[in-house]
Formats: sequence, C-alpha cells, structure tokens
Amino acid sequence: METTWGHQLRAVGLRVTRPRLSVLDVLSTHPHADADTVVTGARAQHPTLSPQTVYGVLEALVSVGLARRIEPAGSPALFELRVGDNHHHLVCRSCGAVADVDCAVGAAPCLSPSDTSGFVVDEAEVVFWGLCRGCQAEAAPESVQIDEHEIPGGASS
Amino acid sequence: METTWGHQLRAVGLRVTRPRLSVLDVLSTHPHADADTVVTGARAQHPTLSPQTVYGVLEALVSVGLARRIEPAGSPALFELRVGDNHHHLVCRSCGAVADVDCAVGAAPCLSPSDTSGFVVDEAEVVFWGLCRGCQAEAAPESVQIDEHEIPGGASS
DNA sequence: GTCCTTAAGTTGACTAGTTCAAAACAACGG
DNA sequence: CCGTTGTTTTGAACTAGTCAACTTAAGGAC
Repeated sequence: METTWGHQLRAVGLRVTRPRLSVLDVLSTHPHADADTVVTGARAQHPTLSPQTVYGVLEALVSVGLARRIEPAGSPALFELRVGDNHHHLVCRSCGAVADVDCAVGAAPCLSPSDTSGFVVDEAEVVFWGLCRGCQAEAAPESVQIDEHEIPGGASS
Repeated sequence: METTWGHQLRAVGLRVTRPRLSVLDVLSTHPHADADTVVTGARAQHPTLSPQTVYGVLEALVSVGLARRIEPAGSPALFELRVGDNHHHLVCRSCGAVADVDCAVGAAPCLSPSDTSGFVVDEAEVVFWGLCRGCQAEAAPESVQIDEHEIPGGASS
C-alpha cells in the first residue's frame, strides 16, 4: 500500500529508498510531526535510521514539493504532506498541538497588505494562536466538558 | 530624553536599570532587532553587558507587554517595541529584512477561520513572505532601479 | 543478472540560539 | 543609610539543526 510513495518519489526524480518511504509513512500518520517524531516513528520500520538522514530526507521532500515545512514560534520545525493548497494553521499556546484550517475567505484576503514597503509578496502565512480543546479543559476544569477528540500533535519535544 | 523609558518601566512595576534602558534604546532605533543585534547595540552604552542579561531583559519586557517577540521561520527571534496594535510583518526571503504592515482589512479578516477544530483563537499572526526592494534588484539586476530606502533589518546573523 | 555511476545514507563533529542555576550586585522603599 | 528583593553576572548546559568525509545502494547500461 505504501508503494504509492515510490511512484511519487520517482515522479519528482528522487530515488526510492527505505528512509524516504519510512519518513513519508510517518508523515502520513502524523500530519504535523517534528524531526524527532519522524525519527522515532520511522525507526519502527528502520531501527538504525539516524537523525541526520531524516533531516536530509525531509529537506529533499520539501525541496521537491512533496512536503512542507512550518515553524511556529517556540516549536521545532514541523513537516506536513498537505501541499499545494492554501491552508493555514491553528497552534495551541499550551501544548503545541497543530490543526489545519482552510483559508477562511477563499482566495487570499490578507494577501494584499495595504503598504508593502517595496516588498514583492509571494505568500501570506497565517498562524492562529489559541488553546486546543484539551488545554481549555485544563485551564478551566470546572466548567468545560472534556471532549476526547483532540489531536496530540507532534510539537512537544 | 530616554528617561521616558524609566517611567514606562516603573509604570509596569519593573526596576529601572542600565541594561534595560540600553536595550530599550537599541530597540527604539532597530525596530526588529534580534538578540545579538541588541547585545552589540547596547554595548555602546554598557560595554560589559552579557548576552544572558539581554535575554533576561528582553523576556522581562515581553512579559510585561513593553516589547513583542516575533519568530519568522529561519530567523532568530526578533523584538519590537510596537505593541498593542494589530500589525503584521513583511519578511524578505533573501536577506531577512522585516517591515511592519497594518492589518489590511481593518479589524481582523483572517481572525475567523472557517473551522476552528475546537480551538479558542486569541490571535491571528500574519507573515507576508517575499523579496525586499534591495533583493529584487539583486535577483534581476538589469531591469530594476536600485532604490536606497530599504531597511537592513536585524535578522542576518 | 552484473557493473558502474552517482545519488543517498551514515557517522561524527560542530554551530547558533537559547535557557538554566548559583552567586554577586544594586534599585528603591523605609 | 540599610535591608530586601528583584536584576545582573558568570558559566555551564541544552536543543535543534548543519557540515563534511566516507560508505552504501538505487537504478540505468550492458
């Protein structure tokens, strides 16, 4: 079932290797994983995998557009396979959990700042900061129902 | 003229010290300075100042709301004194220069993501990525007039 | 199937940026 | 002027990530 990754890799001119397949597999099950989470996860299939290799794989995937790197303040870099669409992120201030958000107003509302100061803008990145459901419950335990649907997220190192 | 900083510090319950005044002074002239820039700049007034002290001062200023910390991907943390308004940033992909942008559409257009996944959002942070005027000139030297109004920025370590 | 080229993985040292902890110092209220 | 306590200093440590030399193996050619 993971041979799909092989095709994707070949399609962009990358060789199909075990570290790459493992990393892609981990990313598909951990949508916002940091490098350390990827290393740990990928070792299930490839126990001798080194962090440096994972950094190399992640960089390769990002450079060909198979993966995207995000760096919320205070977290290590996170990687996701959802690329090519215009989506943004919700980040929990407390636990670092990350969730995807489609750009609310369609095209790109914030994409046109009033005064660009001479910059040529090619991307508007939006990060919504707040508290995830689980951390809301911790913050106000008496009045909030605890809902067990939250994403643990990969950003707690 | 910098005694104003003294009042500001006292108003938020912080003691007035030389490192703090120096750091505030540097931040007022370098609107988006990283820690290293602050250390270097503040040493003009206080040559023995250590980086650790600057980190402490910056954290104190941020925690009382006199300064704000931003962390564009790929740059060390930057600090600015412009707080309390809803403004965003333009970041140059090439040189790391940072410029302020007022939120284009008034209140907060992106502040309401369509699906918050259970998060309670308290801030929408927008980063516009692009090329500053100077780096546009470097990228296409033949057809761009070089305009010497650009901000060097403090993000190139 | 085997060989060869070259991309990719491995190993290990190393850096930047930041944080932590204990001891010395100094702001400012009394 | 003195004492309390918040700040600074000093120095070490830590995390995330990078760099470079060497080894391995992917995949095209034969």
